[in-house]
This record gives sequence, C-alpha cells and structure tokens, in this order.
Amino acid sequence: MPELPEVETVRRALELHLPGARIAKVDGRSIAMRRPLDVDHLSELLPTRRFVRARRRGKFLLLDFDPPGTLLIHLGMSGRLQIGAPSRPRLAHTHLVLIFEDGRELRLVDPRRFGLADWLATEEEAHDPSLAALGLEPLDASLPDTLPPLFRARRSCVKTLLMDQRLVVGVGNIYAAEALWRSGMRPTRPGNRTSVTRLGNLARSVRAVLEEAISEGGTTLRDYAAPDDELGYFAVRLQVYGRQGQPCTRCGSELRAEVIGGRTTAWCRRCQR
DNA sequence: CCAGTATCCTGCAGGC
DNA sequence: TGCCTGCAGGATACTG
Repeated sequence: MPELPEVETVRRALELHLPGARIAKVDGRSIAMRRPLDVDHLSELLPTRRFVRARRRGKFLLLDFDPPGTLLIHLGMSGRLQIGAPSRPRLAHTHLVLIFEDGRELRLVDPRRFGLADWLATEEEAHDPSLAALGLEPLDASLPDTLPPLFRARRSCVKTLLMDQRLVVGVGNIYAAEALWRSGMRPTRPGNRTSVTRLGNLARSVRAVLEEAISEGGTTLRDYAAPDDELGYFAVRLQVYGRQGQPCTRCGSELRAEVIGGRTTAWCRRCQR
C-alpha cells in the first residue's frame, strides 16, 4: 500500500501528535508478519518510554523513544497506523496497540500482515539486515547524479530497477509508473541501454512526483489514511497508474497495461519511449 | 553475481 | 444470492 509519500505523511503526523507521549501499556497479539510480531517482548521493552521523534528510511518508519531505542515499522501492502481515543472501536486486524499515559492509542492495523513491527536497541539499527541493504534516498538533490551509474550497470528494465529498494528506496508500483510517464520513458527499457542523460531526467521525475504526492498527503486508493485519518489526495493526479484503457492526458492515445516483473504496469506507447 | 518467479496473507470486484 | 478466480500500494527466498 504505502510508498514513500504515504510513509512520509504518516511520519509527519506522528511527529505532530506524539512527541512527549509516554507509553503506559502495550496490547495486541503475537502473530506471524514479515517478521514475527512479539507482543510480549514489546510489552517488556516499551512501557514508560517517551516518544521522541519519527524518522523515515525508504518505506521504513523508525520511532525513537527515550530512554533510547527504536521501534522499526513497515506497513507492507495493507498496513496503517492509527492514533485513536480508547473509546474508538479497534479496526479488524489491529495487531499491536501502544497505549499512552494520556489514554490515546497508536494502533498498527494490517490485514495482509506483510508489514512488521520490531524493536531495535540503539546499537542494533546499524546492523539490521533490512535497513543495511537499502539504496539511495530519492529526495536527495544528488539523485540525478547517483542513479544513472547504478541503472547503467543492470540489464533489467527501468521499471523493475526503480522498484528495487537496494538501488533507490521508497518507489513502488504507483510512483514508478508515474515517474516513467512524466519523463517519457518506456518501462521496459533496459537500464544498460538508456543514456545517462535520460536516466538523470528520470531521477528528476521521480523526485518531482514524490514531492508532489507528499504535498497532497499521498495517494488514497481504497483504505490508506494517515494516523489522524487524513486521506491522501494524489489519486486525482495519477496520469497512468490504474488508467489502462483511458486516454493519455498528454497525447490522447489509449494507455495499455502489461505485467512487468510481476506487477501490472500501465503506460503510453506513444509518448513513452 | 544477476534476473526472473513464487510466496506470504486478507479483502474485494467481477464473472458465472 | 453464492461460489470461484484473480488481483491488490511489498519484500524476500528461491530457481536457473
């Protein structure tokens, strides 16, 4: 579900609502997620710590607490965080609940369980295997210089490369398609057969799309919402994702979709080359 | 090493 | 109406 703009929107909402809040209690049920969710373990570690800040690395959220330690969260496909009053009914598939001293709850809801919540002691963060393998942050101004050589070394198509978190982080199926349309690039183009100039332009498109989406609060397709229930309004600005069969807003020809790297990908055969 | 596919899980839309 | 199939915003284990 959430790509970088949604995760960044969640991060900002947490920083708006939670600083200083002290955890009184942890609730939930241990289940299998991307990593096993161990509620008993978290119940021992989290209470009496205060929320300090939320960081983001790619699509990962890192919630820092004092005394120091970090709750690592990934929302997978269907995960969301929700800040709620205790009186508010818990949604189905609420797996983890942090209960603060003031009564508010931070809930992790994830029907498909592709997400994760895992405690990282301060010294563990640098060695976490998921974090260690992550690539470039796409909002860095240097991306047009750093992305091209990585893509030029690969034979896979650029769409697959954009979604490979070891190369660039934060880009998923929606924003890969949007960035490619914006830079007039065919998703199936092999990385090693694309010029540095064009890859630099693609990098600029990635950054532009992500920043625009952040400013709209992300993309709500069906169930995404920020922790304070704000919806994302970038869906109305999508040019290609999910628009197969409809006309390209740039040239009018019909958008087509094909499965690339296991993911449905829509693009304009006329203006993306 | 690299590239491509299968897999984890639930919900929902569409076809019959 | 109800049942079945396929697909969905992701990451990773596996295969060749």
